[in-house]
Amino acid sequence: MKKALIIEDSDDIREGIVEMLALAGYETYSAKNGKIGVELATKQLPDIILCDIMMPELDGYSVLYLLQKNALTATIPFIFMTAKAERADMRKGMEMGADDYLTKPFDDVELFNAIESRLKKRSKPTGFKTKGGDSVSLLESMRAKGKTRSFAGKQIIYVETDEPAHLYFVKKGQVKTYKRAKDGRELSSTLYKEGDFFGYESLCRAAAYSDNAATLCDSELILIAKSDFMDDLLNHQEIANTFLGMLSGSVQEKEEQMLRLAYFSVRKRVADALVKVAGKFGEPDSDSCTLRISRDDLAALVGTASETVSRMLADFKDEKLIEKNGNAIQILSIEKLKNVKQ
Amino acid sequence: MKKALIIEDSDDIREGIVEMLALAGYETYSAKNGKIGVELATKQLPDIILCDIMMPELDGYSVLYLLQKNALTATIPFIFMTAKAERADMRKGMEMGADDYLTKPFDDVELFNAIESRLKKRSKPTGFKTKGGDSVSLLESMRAKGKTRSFAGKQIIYVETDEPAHLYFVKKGQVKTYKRAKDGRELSSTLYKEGDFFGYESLCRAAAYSDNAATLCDSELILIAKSDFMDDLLNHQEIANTFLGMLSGSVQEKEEQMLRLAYFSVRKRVADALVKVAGKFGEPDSDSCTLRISRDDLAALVGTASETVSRMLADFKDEKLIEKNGNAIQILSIEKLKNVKQ
DNA sequence: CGGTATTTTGATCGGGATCAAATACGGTGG
DNA sequence: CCACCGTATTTGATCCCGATCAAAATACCG
Repeated sequence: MKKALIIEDSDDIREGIVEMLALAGYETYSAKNGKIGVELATKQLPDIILCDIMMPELDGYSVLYLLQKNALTATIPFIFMTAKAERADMRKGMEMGADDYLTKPFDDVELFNAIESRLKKRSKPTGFKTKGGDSVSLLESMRAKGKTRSFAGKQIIYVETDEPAHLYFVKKGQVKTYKRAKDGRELSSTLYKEGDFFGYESLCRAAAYSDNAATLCDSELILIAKSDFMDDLLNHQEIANTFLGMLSGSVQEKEEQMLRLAYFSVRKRVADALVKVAGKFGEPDSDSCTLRISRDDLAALVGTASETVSRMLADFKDEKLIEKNGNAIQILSIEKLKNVKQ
Repeated sequence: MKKALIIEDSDDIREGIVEMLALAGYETYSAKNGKIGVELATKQLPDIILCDIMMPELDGYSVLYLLQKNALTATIPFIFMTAKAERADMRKGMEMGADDYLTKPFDDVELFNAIESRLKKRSKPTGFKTKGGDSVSLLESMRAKGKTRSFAGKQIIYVETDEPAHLYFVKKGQVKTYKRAKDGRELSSTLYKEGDFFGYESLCRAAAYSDNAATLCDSELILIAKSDFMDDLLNHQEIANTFLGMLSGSVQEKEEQMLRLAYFSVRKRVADALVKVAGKFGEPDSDSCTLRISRDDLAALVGTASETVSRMLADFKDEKLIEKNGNAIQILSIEKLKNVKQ
């Protein structure tokens, strides 16, 4: 149920509005002067505020000013209602940041419509979407603003301690992000393919990169300037939500990988890595598919030595889970790989 | 530089406004009918739109309608400018979702103020803050809406597959989140203390919990209803930014932990865990402090067996890095612990 | 077809898990 | 305040997975 706050000194008018809104299904709060109004607004954080201008104690302009200073109440839609029909008064109200201005006398329908249209303007999607849906229009905007660049395979896109300047979008190709230990061993954190964004963690933290990114094969990336991304993120709730969803998904994935690294055998982890790569880069077809990936890249994904990966692949081949065509790996049964025990 | 789009069929008026805005430092785009206006708005995504109502090709109401259907243009401030001074026309414009309504004739100052006040209303903080600053008012709001609950030590707060119903805030005490492997071994992902939020990853993903949470000692938590949190997240850019910052910080931390788990010795990981716990729960005082933490909890943090933790602690004791008072661990030199080699 | 990079296989070694037993701790009740 | 008991911690002994170094085999590319 939506909360509405009415600040109005005339008892008749105030009670009339309260009654009307209660009938329309609002939870109503009312104040007979500005001082009480500001207190109620701060405490109740209503969804909309209707406010008279000329009042004892504190006038409407002051109420609006005070509410805008407070971050919690600054974004609540604020509608002035007043007999001051003069143009200058209305302009002053709007210039101070009111969202609408109703001149008395107004009828119930006008008031109701004014409230509904301000609430509608602020209503937002209720869930998060990580894929599809709105990402089409998002992508549209990003593509418009970004510039496309081609990268060869195994080319480095950014390295730790670089200052982030772009958000990246994979237009074509494959990209990995990875961290490097002091002794040079690498651990891949995530794989990205056509249609994925990457590089946003560091942008959101406003800090230097904490990982490296490189292409796995020839790729085309769209680079979106940091400032453009920040603008979108700050002005479009939809985009902020999309990235919130992506970030929290990423957190969960990494937690699972941590558990695997801590307690699962290399055998299980190699099997999981194959399943993951197949799901990411393989055609979403039947139970089998062919992967072209170097043993080093696989080892970085698993967090082990490349020799060990070789041995595991040999085992899997003996067990007829995979087949080898040259250096490419052909998965014979994803299901059986998924069922490898820890 | 801010972009402004003027949609107006009268050449005189349009050029007058363009000139004024250009002088005021705006990048201006102009359209002489609604059709061109919508195209320009979609392509340029201006920061503000001024639009006449009566125009050939497509009238102002239709322009507003079309722009509101498109997610990318829906949030751009939209100001009607028209000679239609009649009340009903103005109400129609506002009810459709316009942000302001200027009736001709208006002077430059009025127009300029109207634009500036709409831009100001939408301007947002430009960086992310993970700590302090605005979190005071945030916490204020959360505390107001949430309910406080007491938990004994080692009590479970939520478990995997529970449906998230709350955001949690630690008012007093210590909390850990952890994942459990099939064979029962646990891996702690994060420790939380007084002043930390937790449980937001799952809320942001709108999915079941993927980890467990339990208290380490007697604690008081504030439970904020999921709906209240979502409301705030969707309506306050500031709050969305705070959680974006927290999530991306969390991603980075987990990546580092992954690298440690994959390639660092248990010795190094135990040392790191001690440093981490000291930093989190110890007084932020000198080089030494005393920790009360069970070997099982430490082992879960490191991702190893508790016996191994015991052995490492014995080693550290021999090396005079720590001391033991009963079951409590007294760190003698955090610096030396930090310098343990991988 | 040759040369180089990648992958596989072999042999060895050590870190850390595991199971079992001993010891220490902390709380309880007399 | 002390003895006692259940739990937590430490120590001991053993074993195996996976790292490492070296060398052979194979794939890939011009």
